Amino acid sequence: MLLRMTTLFLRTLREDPADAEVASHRLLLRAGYVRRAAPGGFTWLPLGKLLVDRVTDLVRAELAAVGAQEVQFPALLPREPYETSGRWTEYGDGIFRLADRRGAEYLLAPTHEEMFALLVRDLCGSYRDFPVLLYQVQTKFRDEARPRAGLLRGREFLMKDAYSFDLTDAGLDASYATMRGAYQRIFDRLGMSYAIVKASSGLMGGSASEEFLATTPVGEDTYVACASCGYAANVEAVVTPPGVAVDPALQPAASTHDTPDTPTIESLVALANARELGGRSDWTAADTLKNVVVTVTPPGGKGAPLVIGVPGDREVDLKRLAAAVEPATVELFDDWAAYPALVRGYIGPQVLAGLGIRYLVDPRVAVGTAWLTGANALGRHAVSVTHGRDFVADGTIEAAAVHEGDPCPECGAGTLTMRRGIEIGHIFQLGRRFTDAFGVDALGADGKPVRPTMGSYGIGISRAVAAIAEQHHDSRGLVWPAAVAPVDVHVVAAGKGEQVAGALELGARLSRSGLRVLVDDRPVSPGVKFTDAELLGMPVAVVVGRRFGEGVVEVRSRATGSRVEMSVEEVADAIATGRAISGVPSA
RNA sequence: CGGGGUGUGGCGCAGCUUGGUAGCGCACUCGCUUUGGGAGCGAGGGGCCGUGGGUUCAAAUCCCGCCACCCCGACCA
Repeated sequence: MLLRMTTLFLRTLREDPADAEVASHRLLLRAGYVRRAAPGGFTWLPLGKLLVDRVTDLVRAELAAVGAQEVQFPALLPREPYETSGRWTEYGDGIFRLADRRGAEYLLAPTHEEMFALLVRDLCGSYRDFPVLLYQVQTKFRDEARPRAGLLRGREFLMKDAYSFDLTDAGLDASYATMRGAYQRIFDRLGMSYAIVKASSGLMGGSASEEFLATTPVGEDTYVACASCGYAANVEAVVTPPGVAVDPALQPAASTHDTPDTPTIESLVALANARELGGRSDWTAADTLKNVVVTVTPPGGKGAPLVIGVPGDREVDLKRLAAAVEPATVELFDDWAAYPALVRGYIGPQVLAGLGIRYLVDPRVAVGTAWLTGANALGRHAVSVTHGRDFVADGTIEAAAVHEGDPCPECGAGTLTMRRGIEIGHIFQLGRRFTDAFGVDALGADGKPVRPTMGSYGIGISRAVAAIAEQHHDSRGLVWPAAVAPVDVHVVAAGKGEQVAGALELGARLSRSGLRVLVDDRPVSPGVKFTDAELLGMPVAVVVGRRFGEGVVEVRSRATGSRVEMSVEEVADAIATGRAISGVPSA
């Protein structure tokens, strides 16, 4: 392959686009890989298309290696299958819906579990047909409330989604492990730094669930990691170690006190210490029980209040809460007029059962623990309010914020650190939700029907491209890993005379040796070409310049900055063997 | 949906306060010179000033509405 800059459909920008904040968005726009075409939608220009195709092909190769077979469904699908699975309602505003001329309802698919399940039901009637591993690479659509950061969160994006079908749970475990290994090879080859973290399984349900997060401070996902045992989890999936349950009768009797002007935890703790409530002056926020009211709305249903009790030194993390109540949606409660018994700033759980309001507590609020909490009257709080005696929770919920330094829920010895990443892959054991919904059965060896269990495995390809850019750039531009670079070598004609002809000749020669080549044969000054070459970020640049007459060119590594002079005859071999990028770094 | 900001040629911006019919840099076209780190001179082409309405002799500029985009918060690959 040989591309010439004089004819390549490309325009680099000298200045940063004003709207682009994150590095990947800014550089991909500036280097002419993509252009914004619609809210949350991007056009891939030729170099960008080559890039995304290389990533896709690499993914295909690793999936083929584990026996996955590629298919392709329409993106425009009728409502019925999604109605059957329940996701037409569950997805709420998250999907694009439309109607044809006759009023029949369609959607632009956000993922394709339904279609894969139907396909397998129709084509796989015997246990001999299993296990099955299928995938597609396709544009997905989600009506994101707020597309942002360029390719990182779009309304239309390229995704590889794969699905496994096994007849046994052990088979699903094996398929899951196989795909997990393939994902590790894929992201390793893509040159990405990533973490594999425990995840919540979102709308799909299911059990084992892990996310692949590209580590970068601009990531939207926060995850925790334990240095001593290797535990890592998305904050949404962190499980709080439960508090120790004791006999509620051991706690002193609850008593109510005047605590004027203490609507916040901070003001309450200060006053409790000043007045030595309960005979102590060592109250901290962690001794208080904070009760937050939210409205939870099931899909297609009506909202109901829910009170969440967490230790007062923690906020309710709305993301964790949202993950915990999914597929219901949650928002802060605002209908105070309908519940006059709820006194803002002084809510305690003692009266909730009587009001018929559900009450869920953080696992640290174990049975028998006693708390300083609201007394449901303006300016009043109660001490020694004890779980299992003064109130009974309807259950526990993972909604409290996770803090840096919290004990590791896995080993208990280490503490958690918090990091950020971009979700580029998600694998999980889906189970039989969809095979149940569609009645997918195969006939077993014993002549009885067997219901397959599914695994689901996604990679956001367009997002991965952006994540790679995020991890591989410097102040001058992009620095593509060799495995994904649109071309292998960027030949720069540093001069307008014989250098141009020489660069084209060398480019043709390199191309014949199997390399992907871009030749900058434009009649512009060398500085422009060098700057663009660095912005575009191909792994190797070959400068055809002043010593070309002697048969000598300069080979530069974009990653290391090394510059080595060598004869024209040596170049192809040096690039192919990687010698060109391991030279001596320049000053 | 809440908060903040911005809409002027392909990109980056000025002009708006104090109305007078649009300008700068880059990019693009032509000519000459230049050529290893974003060249110089000269001559050009390109703009519904986001949109609808209003005020006015006259609106990019003033007034009202709407829309879009970007950033920060609630969803996901």
